[in-house]
Parts: sequence; C-alpha cells; structure tokens
Amino acid sequence: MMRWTQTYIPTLRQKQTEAELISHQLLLRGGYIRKLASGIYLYLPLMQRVIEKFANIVREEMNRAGALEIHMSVLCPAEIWQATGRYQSVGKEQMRMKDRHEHEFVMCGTHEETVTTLIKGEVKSYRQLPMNLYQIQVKFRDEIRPRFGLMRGREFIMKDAYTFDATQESFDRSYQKMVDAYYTIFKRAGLDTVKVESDTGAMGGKAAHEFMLLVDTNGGEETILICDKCGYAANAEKAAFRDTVKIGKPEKPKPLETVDTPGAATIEEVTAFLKVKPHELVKTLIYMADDKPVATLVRGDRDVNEIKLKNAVGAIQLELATPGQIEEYTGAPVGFAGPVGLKDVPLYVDPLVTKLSNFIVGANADQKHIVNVNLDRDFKATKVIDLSMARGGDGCPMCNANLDSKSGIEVGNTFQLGTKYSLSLGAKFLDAEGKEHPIIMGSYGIGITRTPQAALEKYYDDKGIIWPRSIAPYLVELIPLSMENEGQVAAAEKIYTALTEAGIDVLMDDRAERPGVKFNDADLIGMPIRITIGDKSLAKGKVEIKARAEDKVELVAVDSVVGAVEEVAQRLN
RNA sequence: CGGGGUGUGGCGCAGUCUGGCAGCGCGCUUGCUUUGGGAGCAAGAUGUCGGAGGUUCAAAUCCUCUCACCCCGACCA
Repeated sequence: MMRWTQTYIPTLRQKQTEAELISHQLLLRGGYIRKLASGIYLYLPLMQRVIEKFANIVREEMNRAGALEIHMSVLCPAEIWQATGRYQSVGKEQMRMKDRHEHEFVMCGTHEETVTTLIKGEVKSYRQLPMNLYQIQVKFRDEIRPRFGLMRGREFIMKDAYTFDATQESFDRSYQKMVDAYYTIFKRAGLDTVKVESDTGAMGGKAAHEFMLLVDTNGGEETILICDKCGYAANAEKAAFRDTVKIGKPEKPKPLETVDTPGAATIEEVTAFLKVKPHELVKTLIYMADDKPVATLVRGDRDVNEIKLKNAVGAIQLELATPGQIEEYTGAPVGFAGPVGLKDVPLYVDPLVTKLSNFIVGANADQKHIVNVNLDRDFKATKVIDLSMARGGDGCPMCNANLDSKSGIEVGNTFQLGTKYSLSLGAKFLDAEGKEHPIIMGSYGIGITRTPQAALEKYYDDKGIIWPRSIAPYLVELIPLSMENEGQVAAAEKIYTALTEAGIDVLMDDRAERPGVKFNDADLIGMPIRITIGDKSLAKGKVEIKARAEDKVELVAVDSVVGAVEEVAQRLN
C-alpha cells in the first residue's frame, strides 16, 4: 500500500519546544504536521490519511442520516453577514478582505449565512422540507491566540451541517437524528463522548449542545459538570446548579457600619481580617460591557460566570474593567468596590446574594469595607439574575445528587438556531394552508482536524501515538529488520502483497535503518498493528505480530498473516 | 490588546552579562565496520546570528526601531 521510502514521514527525535500539549508534540514529532504560521498548519501524508479516514466516517454517517453533501465557498459577500448582524457581533475573529472592485468579502468561520442564502427563494414549499445540507470544508477564524496545534488553529477543517424544517416537531426529529449520528460517528472513531448543554454564543438561537471527549491531560479546554445520578451534563459556562452552601438564617437588618480593612483587598484577605466566611461577603466586580460599566454582585465564595453576564446585559464585548476604570467609577482602588452609593453603574445581582442579610461589601473607599449591608435597604438591584459559575460539588439542578467537574475537549456541537437566520435573510416557505413562515433551522459542527488530535490526548504512551484503528493512517506497519537480508525482504514483499490484496492498509518500513530506529519510529507514529520480520522467527517460517496497545508478541506463519491481522484488529479499539 | 519570554545551520541548544576567529549535540553527505530497541570510526557539507538603523578600530554580544514565534490573560460561531 505504501513504502516508507516512497512517502514522506519526517519524524523528529527531539522534543519540539513550540508544543505544549502531548497531542501536538506527537503530531509534530511523528511527522504528521508542520506549522506554516501561528495557527496555520500543513498536513503531511500521514495526517492527510487520518483526516480522510475520519472525514469518511463522518460522511458515511451523515449520508446515512439523510444529509446531502454540498460545497460552499470560503468567501462570502460582507453584506450577507451584515444582514444577520453577525458582521458586527463576530468581530475581529473574522478575516475580511476586498476584491479588486473594492467589494468587501468575509472569510467564513461558519456558513449559516451562505447556506441560508442558498436555499432562500428556492425552497418555497413545506413539501420540500425537511432538508439537511452539509459540507466538509476549510474554515478560517482569526483567533485572538491560536494554540495547541490543530486544537485551536486559525485554519481548520470542519464538517458543518444545516437543517431546515417546517415545524418544531419536524425540527426536533431532525435534531435528534444529528445527535444520534454524532454518537455513532465518535464511537466509530474509537471515542467516547458526552453530550453537554452549552451556551449558544455568537451563533444565537435557542439551545445548544456540545460533544465532549473527556480527558485527564492538560489538554482539556473546557470544564464540564456532570451528574452521575440523573445524567445532567453541561459546560460550566452554561451549567445551572443548586447551591449547597449553608448560610445563616436571615437576620434583622443592623445599622450600616464602615470599617477599616487596611491591606485587605481580596476575599481571602478580607475574610481573614474580619474573621468571617467567604459566603458572608458580597463580591462586587466592575465589567465593561461594550464600553459601558456594569457592576456584578456575587457571593464571596463564587466566581462570576462571564458568559451568563454577557447574555444578561446583551453585550458583544465584555471584559473586566481596568484598575483605572475601577477607580473612575468607584472612587477606590481595586478590591474596595461595593454597591452602596455607587452611582450611574447598573447593578446585576446574583440570586444567592438576595438570600444574605447583614453582609459585607467594599465601601468604594480605599482600605474600607461596609458591614451589615442589606439589599433594598442600602442599595437596589438593577436586575437579579443568575451570574454564578457552577463548580464541582454543587448540587445537581435536576436531582438531589451532586455535580462532578471534568475536563473535556469539544469535538462536535449542535445548535438549535430557530429562525434567527431565516428571518433576517428572508428564508420562508408556504405551509399547506398557503401561509408564509420562516424556516426553522439547526446547525451542526464536527471538528475534522481537531478531533484526531483530541483523540491523541487519550491514546498515547511514553513511546508515542496509539491510534484507534478506524482513524489510523495505516492499520499495519510492516518491518523487515534488515533490508539486506534476502529472506526477510522476500517474506516482507509476500506479506505486503497479501495484506494489500486483502484490502488492509499497510505501511512497509523499507528503509536501510537499524532495527532500533525502525521500532522507535513505529512506536512514535502509532500504527495499531506491527509485523516484524526477523531472522529468529523467520527460520521457523514465522513472523511477529504485535498490537501497539499491547505488550504481547505472537508468532504467526507467513502464510496466515492476513487472518492474524484481522483477528488482532477485531479486539482493538 | 495587556503581561512574560524566545529568535544563532534542518532540529535541539551554548555563546550575549563583561564587544575580539560563530560553536556543541542530533540530523545530513561519503567510505569502512556494524545490524532484534534511536551504532562505531574516519572524512566532509551546511549560518545574511529574525530584519533595519546606530555606536565602535571591531557587534551574535551595546543602543534605537521593527518583525515573527511561544507562554499567561481577555476571546473561542
């Protein structure tokens, strides 16, 4: 199928300093990828095969689910993105350029605008629905900070599918079909995934899910919260929770008192100084939401969930205020902000704060806090809304068990878009009564280049990669130990031909290298099955077969290698 | 964008503080030996020291500007 000397597998012996993640390191060292620029990678022959294998699994399952493969341009006229408002909301992640006629285009990071434009005006009747269109294509997002190799590149390949339905019931079926297909796809790729609830982000729409690969390495880019008992699972940024912290019974409001807290700005310092628990304090953080200040109040032991806040204030850009801005709005340095007497800044209050009485806040004055503060008496909330980040150990919102915190990599997502795009771009259909409605849409992504790398965060050892067999570049690596030994070469050629004729992907290491080099490279690049041809066993008419994931070496007759490979493959992931 | 760091042969690095022949390991080429877990010996090739400007008899080294890349944060459809 392929000989090492005829292909290009530039393995590296030394660790590459640019790679932090084990998976990224392995792809570089194994000769799978090379970097062209920050966040832009070139796929070498082995990577190209991995991508093809995974893409084909995706393609087969999408087709099986009734989706139709199409291909859309990477470019899109800017005015279409202006029509949906995302030209504004997506911001700098979007690469923009002008053609020679000064007509502005965007480089698509996703294709809702394009696909909706495609079907609008052409899909006019409920009889043409439902429909599901997908493509496997390059995307470009000018990430603020590309990192982790293919995991957060600027250019990447994605499978994106879009569903179009006439009714909510029909949409629910279409959505479920995609969810089912996703489980099948990842399972076929050897990956166990968990479906979690997620925020819809700049996609907009009603609800969204992410498919996460759970990992133990530092490659986990997302924190997810899972309830073992009822199965509730959500991205931390989305997760609801039941607060289980014991707080005191409501007390009668006591008189306000300003106290000196020299040198105590952080929650830790203030609690130590005043000898109180973090949950008796209220933390006031000032954010800038599209250049306007907002104050958030959460209980001292909780962190602000910025996604929830962003959604609550409806901001496009949200960031913590700078020390200078904090001083401008509160009159005090960082660490002493509080709601009492804070002027011209809206106060977003977490519901957990409303259960507290006689709590402690910053005094908007240097080195001072106020005690015995009470909501409504001492300040009014602009809005009471959940702003707390859920964390491991919190109560499950659906049952009486507790949530577990895990680290995961997002490999797929599904969005219930509703009519956001069909309304703004005018994609409508006529129902049986001749009435006009906007099409109900969904959008579904799978990271084609990211998923294989994510898999490597799980499938490796100290020697290198251990591919799941369905996405390995080759199933078998065939190693004649010496290319100068005629017997070995003849046996290798015979086996090579037999495997190829049996339709098994095989890579033969025909380099004039020493055995140690071949073994080490084989372990590094990670083909699931290794066949070694050496004098010791060949004298008995046998060769060695070994799974990359196992230690055990079996001897098989040269003539029965095909059967043996199939047998070993059966039991591999 | 803010903070930190790195740019020296294909890869990994030393040299920079204190200016004075541009080095080491791996890889590469050739030859001989070796051949079941990254071989040995010998001979070789490979550098605008990221770029521009400046100081100096002399700059990888000092100064100014600039570019790229990496890490932390913001971001992540």
